[in-house]
Amino acid sequence: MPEKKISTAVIRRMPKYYKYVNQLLDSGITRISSSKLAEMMGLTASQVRQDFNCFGGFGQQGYGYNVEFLRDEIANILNINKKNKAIIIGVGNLGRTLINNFNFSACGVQIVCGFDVNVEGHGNTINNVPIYNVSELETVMQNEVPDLAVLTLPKRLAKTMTARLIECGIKAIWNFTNVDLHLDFDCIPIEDVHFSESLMTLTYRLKEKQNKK
Amino acid sequence: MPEKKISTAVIRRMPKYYKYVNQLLDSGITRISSSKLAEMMGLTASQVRQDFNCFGGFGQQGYGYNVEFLRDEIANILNINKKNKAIIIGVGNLGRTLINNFNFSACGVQIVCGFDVNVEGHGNTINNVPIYNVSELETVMQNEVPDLAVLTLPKRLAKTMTARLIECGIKAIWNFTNVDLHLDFDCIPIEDVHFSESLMTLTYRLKEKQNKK
DNA sequence: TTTTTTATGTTAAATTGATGACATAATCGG
DNA sequence: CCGATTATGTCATCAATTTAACATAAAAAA
Repeated sequence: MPEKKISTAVIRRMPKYYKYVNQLLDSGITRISSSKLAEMMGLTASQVRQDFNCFGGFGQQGYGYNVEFLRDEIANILNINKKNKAIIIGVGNLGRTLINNFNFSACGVQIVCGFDVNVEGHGNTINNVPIYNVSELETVMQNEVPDLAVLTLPKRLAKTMTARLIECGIKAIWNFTNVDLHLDFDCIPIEDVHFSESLMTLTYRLKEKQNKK
Repeated sequence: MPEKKISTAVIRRMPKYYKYVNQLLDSGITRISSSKLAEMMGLTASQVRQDFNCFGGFGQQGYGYNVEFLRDEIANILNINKKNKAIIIGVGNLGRTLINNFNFSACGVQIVCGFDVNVEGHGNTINNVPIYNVSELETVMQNEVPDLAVLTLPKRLAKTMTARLIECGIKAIWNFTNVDLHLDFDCIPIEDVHFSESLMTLTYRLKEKQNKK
């Protein structure tokens, strides 16, 4: 069968569903209707059903959705049931913060090691994650074979590092630099976290709000 | 005249335009056509013109757009020419990282102070930003009158803190907690930075890529 | 067992967003 | 100064996304 392409709009909602379905599970709720879930999440029931049906639909008429089944299905769709291996490039402030605080495993990701320019010798670790000098990138990647890279290095290094990573066979990039890498590298999926763009949309809405008052 | 509502899709592109127009300025280019700009950014010329025309259009037939004028116009639209006062709630790892490394002023934002639960006495600063105990929130806000708050605290505290901030007259929130605050608080603009949702869309695309191979 | 209610999956309509087409105006070269 | 070219602003079309409608099936109630 010709797999129909799932729109990014739908994909972007899946992690939200996952979050709310987990909340339901935690509070002991075992079944849920599209309308109840929609109300919780501020969506329409129609959209919830439409979204789930993109993946075949996992509900039953007259009953609704089994919460546990739903959770497992969404986890599978999002590919967060397995341990995707990741490396982190640049362990300055942001990189370190992610290693220490971000719950990678909840996203099906395991940080196997980090790289930085200012690392001497061996034995360096942050939160049990070994940190290597970036000169060892190629060697380490041959042994570890990571799936994705977290880019938390200075923006001026972003493009050359991306080229290098792709050369080494990286399959996806989580990009925290303010550089639009997808323009130069469209061969692998790249997901951006652009703080300044996010903040600027907020300052825009702030002004709008103030004008209306 | 009845101001036509600008779609969020357009707004989300404005910071991107701003970035590229600044790059042009830095390389000494004084005029640009929609087609050149579109090519740089991976958009269509039509969309570029359509977007700018939402705000009245600042080009000239046969000439294109004056880069400096464009920059100033976009900066005005985004409201990043002034110094919007901000406070930061929670100076753990992420909050500290933002204070130390993020270029707030490039987004027209000035961090006036931070708050945390584990702060004793006076005189605490991070990168010249004074840090107060969260018990002093109401007092300090009366003097400083900040426009927006950066939420970098544990998620369990997010809702009550948001209520408190709105009570004190905050006008916008940049939300780094994995809580959908807009569902409970729709009276002010709230912009989310949801790391896990971002990463999960990437693991999804990673799987898609691998299946296709 | 039968009826009523609930609630999905799916198709159709409406809305929103992006692209293409083009008339028109300003620039540039001769 | 004038024709050719460039390139905008705008309107019309096309595509994508969201919402609404409804037939149908399972569950719950009687």
